Amino acid sequence: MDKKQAILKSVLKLVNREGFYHLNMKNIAKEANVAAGTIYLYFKGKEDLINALYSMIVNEFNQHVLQGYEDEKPVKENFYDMLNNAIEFYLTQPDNFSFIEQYTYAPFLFKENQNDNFLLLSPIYKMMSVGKKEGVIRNIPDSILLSLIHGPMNTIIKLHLAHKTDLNKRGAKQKFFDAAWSAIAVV
Amino acid sequence: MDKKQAILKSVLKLVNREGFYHLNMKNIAKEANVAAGTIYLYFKGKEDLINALYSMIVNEFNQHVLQGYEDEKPVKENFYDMLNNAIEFYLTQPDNFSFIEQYTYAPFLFKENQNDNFLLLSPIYKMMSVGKKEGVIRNIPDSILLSLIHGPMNTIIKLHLAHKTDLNKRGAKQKFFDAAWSAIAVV
Amino acid sequence: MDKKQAILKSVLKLVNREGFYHLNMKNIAKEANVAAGTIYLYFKGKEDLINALYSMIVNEFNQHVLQGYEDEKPVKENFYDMLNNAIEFYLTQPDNFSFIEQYTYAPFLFKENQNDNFLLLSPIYKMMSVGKKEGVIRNIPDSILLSLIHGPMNTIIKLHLAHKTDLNKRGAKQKFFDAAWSAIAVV
Amino acid sequence: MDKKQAILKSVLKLVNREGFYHLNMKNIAKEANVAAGTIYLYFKGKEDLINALYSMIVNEFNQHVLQGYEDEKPVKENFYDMLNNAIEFYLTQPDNFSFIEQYTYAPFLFKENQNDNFLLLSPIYKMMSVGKKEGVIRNIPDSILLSLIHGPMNTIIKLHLAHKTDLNKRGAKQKFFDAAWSAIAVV
DNA sequence: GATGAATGAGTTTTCATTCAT
DNA sequence: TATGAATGAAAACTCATTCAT
Repeated sequence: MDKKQAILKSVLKLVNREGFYHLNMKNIAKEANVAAGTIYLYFKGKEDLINALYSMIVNEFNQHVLQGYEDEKPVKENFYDMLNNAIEFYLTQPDNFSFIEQYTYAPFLFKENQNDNFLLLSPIYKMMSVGKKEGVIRNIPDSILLSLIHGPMNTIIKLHLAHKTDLNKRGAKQKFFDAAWSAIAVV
Repeated sequence: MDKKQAILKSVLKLVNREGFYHLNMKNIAKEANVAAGTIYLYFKGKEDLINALYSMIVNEFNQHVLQGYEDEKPVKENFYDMLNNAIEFYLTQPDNFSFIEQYTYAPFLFKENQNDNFLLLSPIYKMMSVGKKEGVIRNIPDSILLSLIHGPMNTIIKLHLAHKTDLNKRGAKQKFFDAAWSAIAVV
Repeated sequence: MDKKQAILKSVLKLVNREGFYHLNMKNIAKEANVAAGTIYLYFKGKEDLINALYSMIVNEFNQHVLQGYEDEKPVKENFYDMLNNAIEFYLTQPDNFSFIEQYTYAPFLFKENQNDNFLLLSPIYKMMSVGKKEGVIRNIPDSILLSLIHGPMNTIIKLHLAHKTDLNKRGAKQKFFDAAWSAIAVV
Repeated sequence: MDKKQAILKSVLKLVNREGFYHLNMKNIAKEANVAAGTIYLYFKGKEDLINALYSMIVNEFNQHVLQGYEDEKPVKENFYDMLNNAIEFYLTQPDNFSFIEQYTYAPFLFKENQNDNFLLLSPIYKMMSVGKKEGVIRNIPDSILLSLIHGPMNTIIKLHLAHKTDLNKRGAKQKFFDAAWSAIAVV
């Protein structure tokens, strides 16, 4: 059994279950079936542990979201695929979503990655520039486009996880994609 | 001098400056120019204090966002006004935004208002039902519409406060509104 | 309304209800319908207040216990009367009993009256010396006699107040008196 | 070195020296040569710690007081032995006595053992029922008998520890036992 | 590598007392 | 006299981190 992975998984589970506020080393150890001291064999401390988990998730996300992406495909198709990938990633691993959200909104909690907060959005930027060149995506600032993609996705996942909507319902995702696309597409 | 308000303002300032994680009663007291014990004259404890602040901000937001709303106005106009009000509220009081975000993403931190997390969205729901009736807003589930309104707004404010975009730039807001409207409007 | 008396009564009630451990000035004030600061107009502080109450009760007890005492009466009669007075005093004012007990067993709590712990027993000493002279009470050390009088009385009251016995039952007191007398009487 | 025992011993010493009122965790730790936090490894908190100590002492007492007790012995002999055991227990470990007294008279301080207050008297009850059957002990309610045994014992120990009497003096105990026996014995 | 008892600085909270009104 | 808001020292308790085994 890989203790390092077990520890990271514990953090993920606990942050999701009880929030950053109640996260403590003893519980992490207990959840991972490991002694408290063992954590310090793999991580410098609490901060390091959390930052490591964050990096891990961001990497996984970026890999996942780009699956099926091909420059040759129409932008719209790539857009749909990416949204789909992103949503799938979080719906199948909801703990990741909760963790990322909490991490992002904890200013100065763990300074190291301060500038990486939007790192996980990099694939989206790529697609936007192509779309603009081809004239299928509105010629408005990237940051505004970003808000029109990332924002709805973020909220719809949140609503789904809070059982306020059901993205698995027949046609639900399609409606969402179409509407989201309208926001950024040239008419 | 109202000590209760001073304490609430301190929390807001400190949460924004250093995050929930580093918030402690001694600093709150110092920031409010008050003795530590004084906080307990007005609040039962840390949780109560934070919940009180949350309620206060949500109330202020709801009042602010509905300014200028009139049933007689076209839905689109009300939509623009509301988005505008919301953005203005947070841009002029950015600490409020940061606080609400952190509060929302801290599961089980302070259970009391668990169901109020989306309370501050109530004005939006009102507008959506009217728009659907009139046929100007897409006939898709409210939760999806919500994600298309709340999501972009949320992200654009975040980007603005992080200096990744500038909503005060000439024409910026208008572009944003138009695009956001496209997402929810019937073509 | 005499605020000083109200304060003393509050202490008595609260010590009885919740114990010394939970006694605090704010509750005393509330119970007495008085502001916290008012207590300090009548007493130097918490210690002084409690010591004053102790002295008050001891005085009342001493007065009460000697009612009907007359040097001319037979020692046995005076003994019965005193036991009877003592028991009546505490049964009609059980708060007094609880207070005295707690005060007595709180070493160094309030140093002032340290040596007065057995002060309230002075009437008993008087009777013992007379009884010995007359040859009706055993010629054993006063301290042992004291234990044989004070001890049973103390315990029987405690048991009565804890509903483990009922001194108001017909004949109960008489049985108790007779047995207690046997312990100290010359056969 | 057993830290748990060291902590319990510290509480005993400090309660005896300064009373419940002044008992605090920092001093307990210091007295036990242990860090403050260590106490919480073995006890949930102050209440738990004190309740644990109470249980420990009551158990020790009950074991000690029954030493030499045999159903075959005459009741009077068992009575003398038990009184002797009890007195010896408390005279050799006076801190135990003070602690038990304070614990008993602190209503609602620590609720858990509320009904065990008289638990430590259980051996006495046993003896009384036998004595009554044999006709050597007065046929009066157990509760009254109890007061005539427990009461004097309690008070004489208190007086001894307060240096108001000296049970180690030649013949002192015997006088006390004889008198105490007279109270409960059939003439 | 692995443990988990122990630490003690730091945190929340309480409360006797003061003092401006 | 009387008030009760305010104080701040002291209390109970937490928890990241260390280290002997």
